Amino acid sequence: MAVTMKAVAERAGVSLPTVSRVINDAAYVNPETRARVLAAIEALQYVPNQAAASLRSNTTKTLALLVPDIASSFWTTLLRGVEDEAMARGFHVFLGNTDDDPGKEARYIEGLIRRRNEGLLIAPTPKSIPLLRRLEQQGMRCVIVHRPFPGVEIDSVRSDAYTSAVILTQHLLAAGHRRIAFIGGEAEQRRLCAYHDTLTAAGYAPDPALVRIGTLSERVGEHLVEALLTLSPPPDAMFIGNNRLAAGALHALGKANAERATPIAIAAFYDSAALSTYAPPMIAAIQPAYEIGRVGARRLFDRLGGKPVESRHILLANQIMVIGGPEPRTNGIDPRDVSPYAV
Amino acid sequence: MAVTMKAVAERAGVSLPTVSRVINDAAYVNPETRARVLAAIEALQYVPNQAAASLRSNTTKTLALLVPDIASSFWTTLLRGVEDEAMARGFHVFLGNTDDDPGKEARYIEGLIRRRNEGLLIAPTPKSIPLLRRLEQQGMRCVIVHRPFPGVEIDSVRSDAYTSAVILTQHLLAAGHRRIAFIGGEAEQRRLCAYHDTLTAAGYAPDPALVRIGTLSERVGEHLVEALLTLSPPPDAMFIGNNRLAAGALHALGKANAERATPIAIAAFYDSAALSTYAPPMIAAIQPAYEIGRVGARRLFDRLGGKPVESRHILLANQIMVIGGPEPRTNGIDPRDVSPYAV
DNA sequence: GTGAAAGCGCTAACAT
DNA sequence: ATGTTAGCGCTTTCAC
Repeated sequence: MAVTMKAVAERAGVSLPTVSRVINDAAYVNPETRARVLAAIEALQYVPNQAAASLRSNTTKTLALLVPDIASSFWTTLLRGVEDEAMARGFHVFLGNTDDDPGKEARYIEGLIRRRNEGLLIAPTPKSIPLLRRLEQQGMRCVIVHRPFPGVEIDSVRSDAYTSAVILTQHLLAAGHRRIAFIGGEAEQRRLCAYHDTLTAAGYAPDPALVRIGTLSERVGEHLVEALLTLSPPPDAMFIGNNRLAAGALHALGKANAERATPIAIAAFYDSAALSTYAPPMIAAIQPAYEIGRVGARRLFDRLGGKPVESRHILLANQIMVIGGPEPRTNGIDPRDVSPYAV
Repeated sequence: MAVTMKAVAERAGVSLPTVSRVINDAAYVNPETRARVLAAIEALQYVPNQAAASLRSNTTKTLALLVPDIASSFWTTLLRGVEDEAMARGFHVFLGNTDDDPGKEARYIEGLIRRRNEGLLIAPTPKSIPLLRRLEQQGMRCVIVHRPFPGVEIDSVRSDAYTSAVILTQHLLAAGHRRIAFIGGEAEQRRLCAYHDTLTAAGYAPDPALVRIGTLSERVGEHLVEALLTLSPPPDAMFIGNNRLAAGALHALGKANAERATPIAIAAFYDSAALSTYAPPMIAAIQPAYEIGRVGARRLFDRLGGKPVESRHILLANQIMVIGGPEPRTNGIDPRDVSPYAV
């Protein structure tokens, strides 16, 4: 069919392995020979066949990232981190959308094994953990990103939601607020715990009426805020533990605060960098999505390279940012250069 | 290394091709034999080696999507359309981010040819058109998505920005507005033309002072609105021709309109479905991203299958939506089932 | 520094 | 309905 390495070899008057060496920089080749080979490649418009190379060498130089929702900016940012790290080593990244559906996930993984993918970064559902365990037997290294699976022996990289939630709650307390509401999703247990623990540690009893859990959508965030505002007295501060809920909640709070003498204070896990320009004043925890991707990929490469690795679970710090003045104040942590710490 | 088809064949007591037939449903196999083979596969945890299959059969069942910015919801939605269509045919989708950088694009395409990718959906820069022409010689079919390249003989699928811009402008005129400002990006020429043409056709001379072109960012959108508001008299309506500019512009307009007796009317190209809930009243043109992906992929498969195809350039209609009442009114076009029309 | 030979794991083309 | 044979295009191994 297409032009093969053999054609290049004949045209350059050399043998097959020599062409291979030139292409892969695999061994020293006489500059003259090399030039002849390159000329032949150029003349014939030769492009190597990766399938043949993979079959023989048993490497694909490809890794995969399986995320629940590629439409979310968090995951696309994480992808960028993975991509940058992979590209630098000549690897390609295969992206898959799982929608947190174990069936879809399993189908993707089957495909990845067929393709002899070398490594997998994944945000798994709890159900997929057993599946992941078996992967290593199939020759595929694996790193869990962003999601916590305590007790599981698979490598993971995520950010420290608990500590951030403590900081955010402490910030609200320090500003003098006492009726602090919490809005979050089912899965945000750590953040809720941090809220509870911090209030309790400061000597305040958390009011169950101020805690609202909902499914992750903008509408729900909006409605939960509206419901909390009907309380009397209403909360004097709100902690929103999820990005998606926050989008709706901030809208409702923006409107409400415009009509109040004393605005309701806001703390939120809020990633939408582009939109934070238009957020009301608040303190935000911003997750280092890019870094989670980069560090995750690096860990994968360390494993692939057989490097000894000191710990399996890596925690990164979130960026804490105060939004609302002309210049946002931050905790000085640029997510691009947080240094990972082990657990 | 890993377990091969040969091992499966031996264990099941059959020959290699029989195992291959079972795996690929390629020919009728005796149910008993088939069961034995499947049992062997299960017992040995066998997964076929795609590289070997590709090498022999010269097919990869993979297509690629190269977009400028995976962080934009427009492109991720388009990806979903491509994915759904591809998955249904057992194809995988390889995603690449070009950042509109011809160098990055070229590197991706090189990789795709190496991997013997069968088809490419791409949002190219003008510079990449010659590159694309050569692709078909390398055995890779290609469809341009979303971007207009008139006169180029490569298949394309995009939505009809001109017509939508006419409708939006007419809508503003019909509502009695005469000082209609235009905000857009450099690349939005068609939309600007439509605006011009519509005003002129209605007998109004476009005022150059009301036309502002800027780079695509939220901040710029905001600033352009603010600048227009300083005119006296200010515009009584604004047409924002780009999604990203609109995010900032809507913020500024929302604030301004809150303080005005007669609000400034708004028309915009605005895709952010999730956020449109929180947009001020306006008429919006929403591009059928999902459908562009789906139709683009279908076109690619038609070409791959050698089907005769009636036209190379496909135009889809945008959804026109009036946002602002309790229930948004639309033009009745659900982007999921617009029927493509040729040009 | 370069070449000859072998073979990676699978499917296509035949034969039966 | 199943088996035999050959070979896809490359890299590896080992000569020299």
